[in-house]
Amino acid sequence: MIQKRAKAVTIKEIASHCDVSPSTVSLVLNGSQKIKKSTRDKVFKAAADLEYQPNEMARSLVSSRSRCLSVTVPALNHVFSDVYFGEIISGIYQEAQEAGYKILLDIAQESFIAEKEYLNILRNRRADGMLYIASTVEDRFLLEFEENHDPLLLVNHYFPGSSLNYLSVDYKQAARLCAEHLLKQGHRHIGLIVGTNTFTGLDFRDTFFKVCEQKGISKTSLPWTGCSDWDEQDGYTATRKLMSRHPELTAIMAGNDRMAIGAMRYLINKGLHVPKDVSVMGVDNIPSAKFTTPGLTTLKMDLFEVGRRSCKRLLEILNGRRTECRELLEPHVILRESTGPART
Amino acid sequence: MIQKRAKAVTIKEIASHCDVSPSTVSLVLNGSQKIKKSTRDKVFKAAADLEYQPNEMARSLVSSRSRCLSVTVPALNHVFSDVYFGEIISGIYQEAQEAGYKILLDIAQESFIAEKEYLNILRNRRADGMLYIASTVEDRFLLEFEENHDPLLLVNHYFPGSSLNYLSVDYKQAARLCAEHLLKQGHRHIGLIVGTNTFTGLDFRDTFFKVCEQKGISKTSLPWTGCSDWDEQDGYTATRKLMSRHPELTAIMAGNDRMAIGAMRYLINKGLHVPKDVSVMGVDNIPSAKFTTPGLTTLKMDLFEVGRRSCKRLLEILNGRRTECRELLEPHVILRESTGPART
DNA sequence: TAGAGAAATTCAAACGATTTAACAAGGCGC
DNA sequence: GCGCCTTGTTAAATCGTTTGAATTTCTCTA
Repeated sequence: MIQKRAKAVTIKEIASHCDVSPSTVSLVLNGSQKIKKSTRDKVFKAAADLEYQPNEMARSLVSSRSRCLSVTVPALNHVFSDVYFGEIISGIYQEAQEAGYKILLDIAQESFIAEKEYLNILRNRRADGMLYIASTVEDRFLLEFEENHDPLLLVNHYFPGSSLNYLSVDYKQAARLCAEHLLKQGHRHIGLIVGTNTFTGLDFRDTFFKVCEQKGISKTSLPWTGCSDWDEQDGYTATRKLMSRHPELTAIMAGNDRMAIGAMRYLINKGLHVPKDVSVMGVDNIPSAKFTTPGLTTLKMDLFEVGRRSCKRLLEILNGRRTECRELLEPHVILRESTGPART
Repeated sequence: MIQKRAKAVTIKEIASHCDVSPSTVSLVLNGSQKIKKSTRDKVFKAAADLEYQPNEMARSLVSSRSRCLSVTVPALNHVFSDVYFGEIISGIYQEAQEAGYKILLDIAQESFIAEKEYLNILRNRRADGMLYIASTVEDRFLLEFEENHDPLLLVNHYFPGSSLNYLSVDYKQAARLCAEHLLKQGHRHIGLIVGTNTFTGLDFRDTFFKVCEQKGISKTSLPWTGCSDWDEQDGYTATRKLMSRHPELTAIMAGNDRMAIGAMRYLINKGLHVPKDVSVMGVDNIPSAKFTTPGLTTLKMDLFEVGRRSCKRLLEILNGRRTECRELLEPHVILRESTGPART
């Protein structure tokens, strides 16, 4: 037994209240100037008095636009608890809200992919466009969007070789900044912990290596560990592995702040001092990076802005004011206490 | 100029492909057994071949149900970055997804309230029900839902004196457990940092005091500071205030983990040792509580479960299988290294 | 083989808006 | 007083489903 809801005020009721036709009411409510001022006022007043709310389902049906955007995130464990996604979603929300759009959440879990929900959400008109945050290298299904020219935008990621729209922080530049910072402090043995399930993660790793090698560091002095959860546990485990095999390391470079925090935790547990014994650097500048002990040196990516601008670009595409988007944002170094001169 | 989308396959096309009427197709697709098996097979096959996707807008319009739930959070700064909300939303998502519902996000910012968006989202049929996470004492507008008997459920909060549905962790019990833990360790001078903009926060404070007083601790040994952002900065600032006025404190009890982390950061900055000099205890057991230095003693609230079950209850109400919900979940102490015997 | 009854299918009216073409009324020139 | 243009308003079609009533088709019995 489904609960009945009080039936809502419709355009027809306003019409009969004002002794005009439903068409007139619709015209007025949509701001048409072709209707006489006195009639307009009458209609507006009645709409306000009756607390009229347009039925969005009906509007969407006839206009073929739901004024909703789908925001999809990868199926990580408790993904919405991750500040990384939270910051981006906050940015997306703000922009969407200002444009009168609603946000629909989705997680790219198994069934989402198997049942082609990623396509259906657009096909069944629940959403007008889709923002996919931080997809992974395995998400090849995204390529299906290419042929159909669906309104999709990859957020803080990209798909090499495809024509899919994206807006992302420049992870190559990020790697460059990190490498330069650590090298400047005299580090010559740096352990890298990096997510290997995203193209941006791989870019980061490769560029980091390239910059270090250009400065004369040999590959053997740059051991690395790949991981895919990007969380504190990953950082902890990876650091244990790196430090036990390479005790000569003087710095740990983590692909994000959460992993860096896990790394610090391991080092401190082992009685090592950060940064005197080992420096640790992260990426993202999540809010809590300021409150770790010691404070975490990291890269500010402005994820909120990434979200905000991604949403803006997608809306431009939806409105036909733009046909594609491939945009990169610049990161900046945030100096705190977790990095220092290499021990000698 | 609005982008045109390829027109979708409709029920009519399937009908003409199968030489049956649209009604038949609809009936088949909705699982009616009144249609002959051979016809059913024919329709299913055509639907699959044509990759038919029902237009959800049309379905919603005729059924008056959008199969969407609105999830609303308070207008805190970058609110989706807060693990507290993230955990709850993750839980809500899982339950909703399993029931075939979508999640619509909303933030209760100024315009949301001024324009009565909280009512409109239900009135205009964008959502069938609403989950409001952690409302504050100022959110008196929620009382409007009372008269209309709208399908609303307050998540991890409640509104004293109202008949609004809620599902929440038992914050009085939480306070009891925290107080007992600290008292057992010999603490007699405890500083309290607590959010004062929620009823659950006030409950926590008052119950904490009550339990302590029953054990013979005088109110003057229990200084407290109120705050409203519930973040690390709040905890940091509040601890500075408490410790400078009351250096005799041997423990800091924070209303959540983020504030506790801020508290620890302040104490360590000041050269104090946690827990030898001052113990710190939090509430929530957010994932990173395990990775702080030292690990944070806290209360496990199972926020994921709070979200999951809240969503479940709301769906039960929507389906008429339940008319109200006022449910409390039990918290549990998680022992880590940030609390220890009081210094003497 | 008619006729009743059951089974299968279809009709037609919603649902609540938007939008276009058509219509009514008033003003103006000639 | 007739045609023509303007201005304001409305009827009707449409969007893609669902659904109760009506209709057709089939099956079985007398």
